[in-house]
Amino acid sequence: MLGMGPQARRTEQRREQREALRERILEVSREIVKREGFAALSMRKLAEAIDYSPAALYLHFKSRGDIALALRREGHANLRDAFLAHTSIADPAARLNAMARAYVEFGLAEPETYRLMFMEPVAVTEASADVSPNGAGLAGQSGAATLSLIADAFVELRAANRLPPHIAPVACAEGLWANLHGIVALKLNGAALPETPAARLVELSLDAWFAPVNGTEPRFNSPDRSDTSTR
Amino acid sequence: MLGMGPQARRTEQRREQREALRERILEVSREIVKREGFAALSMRKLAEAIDYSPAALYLHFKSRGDIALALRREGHANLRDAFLAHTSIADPAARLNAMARAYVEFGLAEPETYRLMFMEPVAVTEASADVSPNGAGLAGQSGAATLSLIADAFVELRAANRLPPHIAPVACAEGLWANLHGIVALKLNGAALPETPAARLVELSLDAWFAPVNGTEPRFNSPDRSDTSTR
DNA sequence: GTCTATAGTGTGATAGAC
DNA sequence: GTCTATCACACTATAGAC
Repeated sequence: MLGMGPQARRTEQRREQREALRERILEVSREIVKREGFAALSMRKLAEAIDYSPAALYLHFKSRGDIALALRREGHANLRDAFLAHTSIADPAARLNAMARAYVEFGLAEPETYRLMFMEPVAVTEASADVSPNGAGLAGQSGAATLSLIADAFVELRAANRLPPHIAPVACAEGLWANLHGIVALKLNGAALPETPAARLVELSLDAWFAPVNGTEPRFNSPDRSDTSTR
Repeated sequence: MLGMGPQARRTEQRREQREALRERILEVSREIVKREGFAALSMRKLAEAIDYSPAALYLHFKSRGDIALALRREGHANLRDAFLAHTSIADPAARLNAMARAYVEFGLAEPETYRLMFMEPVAVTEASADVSPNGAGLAGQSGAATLSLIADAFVELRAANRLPPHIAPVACAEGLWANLHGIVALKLNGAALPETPAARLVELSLDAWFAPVNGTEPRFNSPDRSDTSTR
């Protein structure tokens, strides 16, 4: 970078400023969404928070939905990181247990981000989709990438003959995911599931999905397995 | 009604007209929501559809959220009816199977109504809540009423010693509900679960939750049990 | 080239004339 | 009971100042 002329240096500075502003926009957006939810993220409020005019935002993001997409991507990356923290667990069933707990923890820890990622109709993001026809698929791909980590574990289970051969591992992964998502989603909607705490529901679900895999007895009860932070 | 004076008759007519208009508003709203989703239900569009001014709507509903609440109640009543159609099944496990399938069918058949009922943040309805402090709980009560039908079956299972005694039936009910809700919710959000069809996920989940209850072998597979319309 | 200011259209909700 | 007119706010898109 030393042999760079003044002209190039100037454009380089510009690029950096541009990116700094974009990051700043995302930063404020992230905070607003985390606190008040995506519905409360208006371009005016956002512009005022970063001390620019509303129109300035559109130089960095095509639309409000485009900001949503960026935040979604961030969320998926964070969730994926939470999963990757457990990939070192050798036993696939134990790994799935850890990941499942991590998933629910993630959702309950950042409800509004989770809602934006998984509970908002796709149309919210749609507006930002490039002219390219696969614009809508991108958000889905992020989810699919983290899902594959779960599916991998089921593939291992099957390879170890701990899963019936006639069952698709990916179906198991999606089934478990749907189960976990249901727990988080109902919890997030307030009065829906007042009785049972989420951690207990996760225990029950994991028992239900893994009793035969573990091959052991403690079905519908796992007081000894629940020593994790999910409690 | 024969001994009614002209005065009373007139107010009676008024009341009927009032109710007819309210029903008409709900009718059109129901249709719009069913076709385009609640987000597409604007007071202006609605007013034009019933040939009244927007302000007229506020004589019958306190707010847009109040209409949402009414539609939610309708939906919960319909779901409950779908459940009640299976209460005659004597075996609690079989009954739960039928209800579970009915639940997912309901959600997939009317996605937008389901979304309004279970996937919309409570705030949407909140605006209409009476001054009474339990306003927010009402929508939840409808859900709780149908949930109790599921819980009842688990109570029966337990009474028949087909459920471990240390497990709360209501927790099971909520766990199963969360599982089913997850399946529907992920399916409704489009690209989320492209691989496995919903019916297969329901099969897997029911297997997972009921394998020990049924006490039989066909765990993680039930090709013989899937002859229902859910397929 | 970058951003401000503004125009134009939409929304929910309300006040006041009739 | 119904309407017109209006408020306050959201969004997009763009003309024109710097």
